[in-house]
Amino acid sequence: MVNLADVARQAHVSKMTVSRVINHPNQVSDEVRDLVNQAIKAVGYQPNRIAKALVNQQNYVIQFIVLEDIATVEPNYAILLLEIAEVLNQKGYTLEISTILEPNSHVDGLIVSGWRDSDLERLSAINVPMVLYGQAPTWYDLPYVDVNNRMGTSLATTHLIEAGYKKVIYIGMTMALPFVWEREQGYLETMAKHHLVSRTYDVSNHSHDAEKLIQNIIAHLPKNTGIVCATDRIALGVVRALKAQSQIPENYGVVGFDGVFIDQITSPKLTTIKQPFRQLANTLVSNLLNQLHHSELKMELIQPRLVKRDSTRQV
Amino acid sequence: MVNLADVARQAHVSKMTVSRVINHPNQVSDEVRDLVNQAIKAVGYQPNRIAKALVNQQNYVIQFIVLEDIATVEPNYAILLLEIAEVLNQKGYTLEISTILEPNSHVDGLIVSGWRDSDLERLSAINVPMVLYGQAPTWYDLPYVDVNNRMGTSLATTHLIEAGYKKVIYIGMTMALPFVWEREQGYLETMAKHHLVSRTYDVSNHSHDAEKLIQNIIAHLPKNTGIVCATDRIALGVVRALKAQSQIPENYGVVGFDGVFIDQITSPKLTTIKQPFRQLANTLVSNLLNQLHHSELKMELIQPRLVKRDSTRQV
DNA sequence: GTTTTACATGTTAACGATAACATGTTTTTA
DNA sequence: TAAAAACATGTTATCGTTAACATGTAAAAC
Repeated sequence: MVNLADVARQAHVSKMTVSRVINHPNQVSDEVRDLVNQAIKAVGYQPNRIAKALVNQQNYVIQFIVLEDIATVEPNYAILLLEIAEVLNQKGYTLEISTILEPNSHVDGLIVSGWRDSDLERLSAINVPMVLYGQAPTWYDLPYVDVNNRMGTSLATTHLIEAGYKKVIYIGMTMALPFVWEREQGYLETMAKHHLVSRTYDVSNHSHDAEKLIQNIIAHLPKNTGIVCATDRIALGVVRALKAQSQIPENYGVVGFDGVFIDQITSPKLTTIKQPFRQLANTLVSNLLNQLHHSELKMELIQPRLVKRDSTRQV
Repeated sequence: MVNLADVARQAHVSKMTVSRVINHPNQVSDEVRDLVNQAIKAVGYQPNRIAKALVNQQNYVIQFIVLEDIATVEPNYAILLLEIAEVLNQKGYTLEISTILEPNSHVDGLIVSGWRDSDLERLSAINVPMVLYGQAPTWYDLPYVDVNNRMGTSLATTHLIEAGYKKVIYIGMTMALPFVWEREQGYLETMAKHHLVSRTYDVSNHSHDAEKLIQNIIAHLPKNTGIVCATDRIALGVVRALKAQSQIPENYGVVGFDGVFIDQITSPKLTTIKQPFRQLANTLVSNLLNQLHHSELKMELIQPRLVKRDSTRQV
């Protein structure tokens, strides 16, 4: 491997000068700087992350933790993971993946996803800089980045109302997590703003449960009803049940939430609230690096986007 | 951080002796070894990967490359990725994820997934130990690990025959990749072995395409037909089309391939050939590490498993 | 019983990069 | 114009670990 010494030899300067050209270029005269930069190119020098890490007492390793049971992992995490990896690589960090909450001593920071309420106690006891994916209750004081869930369901509800569906209901989840509450609130607020009567149901986050729910209540669902679903998974079940009995989007409109994978494989394709993963990844990483470098603790919400497809009428 | 020197001090020996206890324990007397091991526990020593990497001229970094377009990534890769990460972590390696084929100088090895035929030329030009996920044409001489695709579709076909479906057809894919061919062969061979007439169709790997195909040919599909699908995605479309017109599994049996995610969200749940990801991960990693340490080049096939669910009759 | 040999342990140097300090040169200041 | 300050560059020591060599002691060989 080409190292600092090789560059130094080529440029007829000391290793230290080369190091300075790289890390503190303004401490070096213009003349020498150009000389060294040429030498760097000439010999194809690439800094050695390992040596840098050793001397800086850093590791340049960020751990991404997926706490949710690996078998039931949502495709969400995969996308997020790939995005995060790319962002970190650009910044010279390495991403390490783990499914358990036992940070090795060699990690500089943690990005935690798939956590449940019961994990938060343990998480706040860990003394490593971290950021959560997903809104956590404020009293834990844990920095998080999340999509603006409330805005998401609000967009969904507004879209259904504007598309002319006379009644709009909400199918949420039976999980005690902040984002579940936020998504429901987004629906309720928007309905109130339009002076419409709201109606919510809860199911577990499985398509089959949602399917059954619709079969049970279809008698009470007049035509021209819009359905806001807390997740694409729920929407998938809803679409399946409705399509067997009626027509989408003519008689019923359905909007999902997440915009990963499932929305593509339903028939008709789902109108959904898409999580902006690229942006989420960027924000997660910069949030964490800000903690590392400036010890800032921040909570951040990212705006989602409505993707109109075939499960709702054209406006 | 606790380091070798701390342990050495605690045990009243030199750093080198401690290092030896860890790396070459049989070069140390029993007595001292126990002493040092106690000291290690007492002070809570954990070896510093970075320093080790620097002195060993290794990086303990393996790069996992997902070449397939990030947006269309299958949930397969996520599962495989998580499994690989876990295996590597156990062996003291860090996993780095990338979506482009430009291995940094600091990676010790590559695990490549999602590649197409057109990538193989470039891959074989790269001078870093690597292993592919997915069977590659032998003339490239690239080591790979894959599920035994031929055996998979053979299991599927046999299952349908034994479940009493009189006619068994195959829906494959219009992609020129070895695994596509292998899956088709598994079906064809098994049909031949049972002296049955085989019939194959090709679609793109999208549920909507498969759905349309079934709608077009349903007239020629007598009741009591079994359908072997090249992927769960195709099976999803097949199930959707059939369910609209008839009954599963009474009149039609469907078997998918992959066993990730999609098989859970269809209705009825899919009978499928499940890829053993834990085992694939283990094999990929040990294949690669064998290259690193013993320069062995191997091609390995892992046996898949038939998971019986609700899209085929009970036998 | 002396010489070999084997074995257990310690010492030194090295991996590549950088902070802290040291040196030498130029510019500023009075 | 001599002293002080600013600037550019070089030297040394360090991060934590390990290979290679050095040393010392006990067992084996003759």
